[in-house]
Amino acid sequence: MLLSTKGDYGVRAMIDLAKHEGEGPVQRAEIARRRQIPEAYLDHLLAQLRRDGFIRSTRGPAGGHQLAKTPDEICLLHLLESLEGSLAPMQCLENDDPQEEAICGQDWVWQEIYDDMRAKLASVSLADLVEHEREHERERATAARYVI
Amino acid sequence: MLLSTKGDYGVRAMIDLAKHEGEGPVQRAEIARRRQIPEAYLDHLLAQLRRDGFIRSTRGPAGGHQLAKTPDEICLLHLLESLEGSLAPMQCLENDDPQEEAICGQDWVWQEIYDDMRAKLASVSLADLVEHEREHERERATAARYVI
DNA sequence: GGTATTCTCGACCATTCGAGTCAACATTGT
DNA sequence: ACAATGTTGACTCGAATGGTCGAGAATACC
Repeated sequence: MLLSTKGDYGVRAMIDLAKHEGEGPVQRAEIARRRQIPEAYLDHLLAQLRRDGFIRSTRGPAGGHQLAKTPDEICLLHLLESLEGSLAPMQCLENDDPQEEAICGQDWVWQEIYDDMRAKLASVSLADLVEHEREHERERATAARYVI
Repeated sequence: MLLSTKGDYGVRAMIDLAKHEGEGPVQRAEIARRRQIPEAYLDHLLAQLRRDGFIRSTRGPAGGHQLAKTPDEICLLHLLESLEGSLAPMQCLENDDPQEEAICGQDWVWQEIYDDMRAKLASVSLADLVEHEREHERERATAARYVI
């Protein structure tokens, strides 16, 4: 598994914040409930996202979290690298240790896969994820009408 | 990290067997030495490769391991899926649990990446890996001549 | 038949990582 | 003052990773 729950939950949280952009701070508890994330665990993910400048948080009553950039300025690659650290699919691509690569034998295949993967992730913005979710919701609503 | 040492070591071992095809059984100790794999650990990987029909093993003096198919009949995808189990990059792609996917929000991106990855891995054969290694060796030999 | 050689299989073990939980503390609106 | 909220670090618990080890089985060779 390349992505842990950090990358999954963290992106879910960011989608939630993007969907409620302009409505003031969104509280941890709301995000956790809507996106089915353990509240205490979400803390750590928000902390990381804050450290890397993706969100701003305010304390006190009516406090919460909001995006620090617009959704189309945030790409999935940067989000995931913030949450997960490196996304390298195998150890020998982590640092370019030529000794390790020399004996590995399949590193060149994975280097290509890694490059393609990063390119794809860089091309998807948070705005795209929100848009995709909205479309999905519309589809489900339409399907529901037919079922009724 | 998508690949553990199993996928790394196991493929190294297969490359070694492919390189010594037609020379009779290759012993565990030789593979381990040449490819820098802990000998006792290699046992488990060879066992898995045997179970899945990639190699045949013979016991006794002058015993060892050899390929059960030709190198061009074996693709990297099948090798790695034998050694690692599923290569799914995130949990919600593992089984197609529609409930999990509905809330995930980035599954569609990863589904595309996963498909591309599998296609690439399926297109690379063990013969390709050996050929690539031989080329690499020739390059290094040429470079060495210039250094001298 | 005995012995050396090699693979085979399962049990065991140490360390790290993933996924959380929790309590104490800081900040701020009312 | 106090209640609501975020912030932080310490802690836990189970599973996975990356091995090691020993008893046993097969087989070639003398």
